[in-house]
Amino acid sequence: MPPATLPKGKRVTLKDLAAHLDLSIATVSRALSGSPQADALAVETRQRVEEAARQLNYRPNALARSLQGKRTFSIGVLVPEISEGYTAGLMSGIEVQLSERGYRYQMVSHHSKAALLDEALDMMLGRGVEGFILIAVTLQHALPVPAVVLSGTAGDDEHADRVMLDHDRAAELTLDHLHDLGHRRIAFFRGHEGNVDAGERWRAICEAATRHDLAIDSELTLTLRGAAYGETFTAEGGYREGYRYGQKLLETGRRFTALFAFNDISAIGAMRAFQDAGLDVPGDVSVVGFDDIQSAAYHRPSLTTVRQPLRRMGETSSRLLLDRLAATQHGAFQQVVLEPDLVVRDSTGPAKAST
Amino acid sequence: MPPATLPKGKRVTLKDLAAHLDLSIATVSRALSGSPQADALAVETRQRVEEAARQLNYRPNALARSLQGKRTFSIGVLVPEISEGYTAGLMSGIEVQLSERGYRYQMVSHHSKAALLDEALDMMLGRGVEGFILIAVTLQHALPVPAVVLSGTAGDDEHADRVMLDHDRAAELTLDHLHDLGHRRIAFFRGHEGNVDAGERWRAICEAATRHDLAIDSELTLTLRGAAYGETFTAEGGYREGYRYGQKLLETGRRFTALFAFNDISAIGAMRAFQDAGLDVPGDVSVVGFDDIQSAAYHRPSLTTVRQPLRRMGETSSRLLLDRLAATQHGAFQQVVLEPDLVVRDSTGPAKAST
DNA sequence: ACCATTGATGCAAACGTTTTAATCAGGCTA
DNA sequence: TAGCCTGATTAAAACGTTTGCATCAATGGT
Repeated sequence: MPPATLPKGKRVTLKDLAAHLDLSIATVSRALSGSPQADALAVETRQRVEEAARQLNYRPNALARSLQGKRTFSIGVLVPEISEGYTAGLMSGIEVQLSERGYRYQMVSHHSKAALLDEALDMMLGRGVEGFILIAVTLQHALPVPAVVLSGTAGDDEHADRVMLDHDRAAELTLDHLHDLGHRRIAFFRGHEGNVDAGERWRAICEAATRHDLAIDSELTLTLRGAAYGETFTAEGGYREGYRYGQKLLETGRRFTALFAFNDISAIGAMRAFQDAGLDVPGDVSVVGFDDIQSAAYHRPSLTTVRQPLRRMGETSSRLLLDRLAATQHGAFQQVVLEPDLVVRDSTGPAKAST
Repeated sequence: MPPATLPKGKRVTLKDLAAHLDLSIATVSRALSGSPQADALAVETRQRVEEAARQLNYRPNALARSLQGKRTFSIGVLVPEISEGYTAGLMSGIEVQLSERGYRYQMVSHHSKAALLDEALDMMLGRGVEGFILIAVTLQHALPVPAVVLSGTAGDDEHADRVMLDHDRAAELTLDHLHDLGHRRIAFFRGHEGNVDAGERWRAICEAATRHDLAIDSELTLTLRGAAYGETFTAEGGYREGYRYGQKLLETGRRFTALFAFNDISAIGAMRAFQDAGLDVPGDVSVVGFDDIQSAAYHRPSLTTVRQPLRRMGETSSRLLLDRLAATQHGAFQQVVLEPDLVVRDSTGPAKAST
């Protein structure tokens, strides 16, 4: 048996085309690449070339093209992981913007590990990405190409544009709402340390609590373990974790009338734990989530939550990046802060009278 | 020897390295690329090169490398869209497998449009992908590189490996369950025509219904409109659509004791509609979903559903593709059929006695 | 001493483009 | 007739790699 040389779907190249037309490679390239010099060509020649290209089904080799010029129209996206709510929302916004403007992206998960992040950055630079969108990372050093950090930090001296949520407002809205309803003893779920958002959020919550004269009971403050924003597909899903931590809260035996969770998923898990323990939500305990994932409105009770404009955050990041790529001059780095909304539904109600 | 200070922004290339070491480009390349010819090199030289590469922070240009050799270690993934449950589950499995074996992927949404699909394929081929994973597509013609079709069809004469769910078993399990509970009048949500899975699933349901001697009432069979598997981020989310179609079922005035939805999302929406109309689930109506998304267990009542092993489907597709890439010989195309499970929870119960 | 052998490295072509600068054929000017 | 544009095309270098083959020095066998 002869070595199974594959059907050799050999692509048509400029050289083939040139030979076929009895023209030089240069001319063919000019006719097709839409370069400024295309005007110099005879109209007839150009049409001949275009016709032949269509006929022979010529497709330019992007690798070669990028190697020679500098454009790759490719950008790198680093996500913490591929999960249900959070990542999907952002990605959706990112994808729309990018593809609208002719860019493609490569995506890789960094799982909140600095080593993975660095490796991925290196690898993508090697593949010629023109810029980065970095989600939930801490960017240590400046990069050789423009970058936008989304829900993360970019080092003291700011190496990149940033898009972030107004965590102060989120905390203010929520604690205001709960305080108005008479809640004074509130339990919290914190995101785990690896999560960049988590720190900022907690700071904002503490400050807002002080303003409202609310004491934070450290025994009622639980820090989630798993990748905070989902890690949806591991054995211990985010819902499950919320459930267990909901139980833990009850086990402390301490009194609390409300829970402000780190995200909707853990909120929903905890809510279920409370219900399974015979408590009524919001009669006995009010629950507030974070994100406003699609299903939030369809649970029972429907979930009161802080809505992050995920899709818009994705779009904004892309726009920022592409604008910077377009303008060859580098202006000062920007910070775009997007506002959250508090979506009040049925999982919050008046605080239960003291027992 | 003067300390080689390199120009900023510019990446270190083999040439730079060679100049710095006073060696030829070829030698440096051999020392670093792990080529078979590396053995011929003097051990000392090789170490010198490696040391310098580390020092100067050399990173190979993947574009150039790919242009010369044929390997790009890049594969193209086409998804219907970026959505919560379905796509995220598959992608998660795909990503793990691919990155474990050193491959990267580019992703683009085809939105169930043939034109978008073709364009994306072309573009990715131009970028040198070595293979494709095509999700929920109908593959018309053979491709010049290996492909795996996941939950789709690959033309009559089979142009690709396929991974699919055993829809017959899914239908059988579900109708068996409902039939056992005494349900005889069952409503259905069908996926929209653009969805490749939908057709197959419906065929299987019809056959299983016949086997169980169940009549399908066309008035109680509603076809979803939106991108069937989510289109989560459009104004009319999947939940909302399920809700509206749940209402529609009630508006027909026809009697039914169970609903078999097209996916969990629409099932949850419909369930809520029934509840809002004062019906009890499962007391008055039983509801069965499809997919087993993470939140399914956390709704009230928790959702009985057909579990698709999404992650495993993703993994299997990747494995199939990479195996085919590794073995240069082309064996016959394979079809891998994965088995669903019926996860019985609290949204199904005995059929209500006839009114 | 001589040639063959080995071991280590360099030359140069190739991958498919883009682009700068050069060539070439006419027609026009003087 | 020579010199010059002008308009259309092409030759060739470059982008950063990999790799078949050539080269070269040192070694070893006879």
